[in-house]
Amino acid sequence: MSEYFRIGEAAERAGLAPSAIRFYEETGVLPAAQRTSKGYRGYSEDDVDLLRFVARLRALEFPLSDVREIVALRRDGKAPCARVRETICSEGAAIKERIADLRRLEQELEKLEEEAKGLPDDWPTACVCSVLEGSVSVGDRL
Amino acid sequence: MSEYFRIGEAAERAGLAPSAIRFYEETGVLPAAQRTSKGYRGYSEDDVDLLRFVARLRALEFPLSDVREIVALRRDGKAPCARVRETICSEGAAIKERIADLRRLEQELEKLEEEAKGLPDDWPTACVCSVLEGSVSVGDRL
DNA sequence: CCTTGACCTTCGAGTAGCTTGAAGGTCTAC
DNA sequence: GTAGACCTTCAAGCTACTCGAAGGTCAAGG
Repeated sequence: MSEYFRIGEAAERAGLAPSAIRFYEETGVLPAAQRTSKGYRGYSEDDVDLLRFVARLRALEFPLSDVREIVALRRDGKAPCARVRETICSEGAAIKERIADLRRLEQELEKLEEEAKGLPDDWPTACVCSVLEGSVSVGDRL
Repeated sequence: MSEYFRIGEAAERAGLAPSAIRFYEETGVLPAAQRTSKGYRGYSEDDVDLLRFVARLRALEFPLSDVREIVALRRDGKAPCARVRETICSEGAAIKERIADLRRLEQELEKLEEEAKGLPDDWPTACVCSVLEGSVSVGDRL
């Protein structure tokens, strides 16, 4: 009935590295996994669901401190939505800024590549680096 | 004539933290700064330009190993354009991927925020977390 | 029965790119 | 002369893991 997966397969199903799962357990993000008589960790389907949940939060770049809290809520049967929403809202601006920075970065890089194409390798002064030396502010804080 | 800035002001002008500048010096990214008789680091306008150059490379997410090399070229009077271009080209795909990831992340977050707006705080089952629990793959590897 | 190889275990150390803290020196203003 | 803002060095801490060593377990093949 209840199939148990060892860490390798659970990790693959959840899209995490086994070492990451061990690390999460060690640092209290995840509760201690079940163990077989020989000490192997075992993960049920539900456990794998939790791993996937964590993987998604991490993919959304939630810091582990937040993931820890949210997982604790979920484990207590509380829907962690309010907490999740809070994080999303408080981090929302930062994420938007980060994306804006990266878009500027992308444009800078395209500009650099374009300039690079048009110039010989040994052009003495005016070269791609002029873009880097310039006074343009690409993003003072990334 | 030649004004010298202490690390705090140089840092502010370049958009770096003083601790970062010390770290760059310590790890050979930057040459050792001038010192006053009392041991304070001093930065000329030119030095601050170099700091800004480094800040820009870091803002472009060049790893410190590359920055170290590029700064060395620049210090030897060689225009580091070829090296910079090389890095940009070799890192280009990765950067594009990263931006694509972040755009997906942004969309996911917007979706979450939208869903969050439409739901009461204590809605029992269907809530923002449903998005996280779902089988949608937001980006199995970010 | 024994070996091979793939998996698992723990533990400690290493990674990048800094930041923070302790303990102390210096400088400027009031 | 003393308060507070700056500077110095050195060591340790941070995030989020990964890697390697040393060893245990397990299924398959000869």
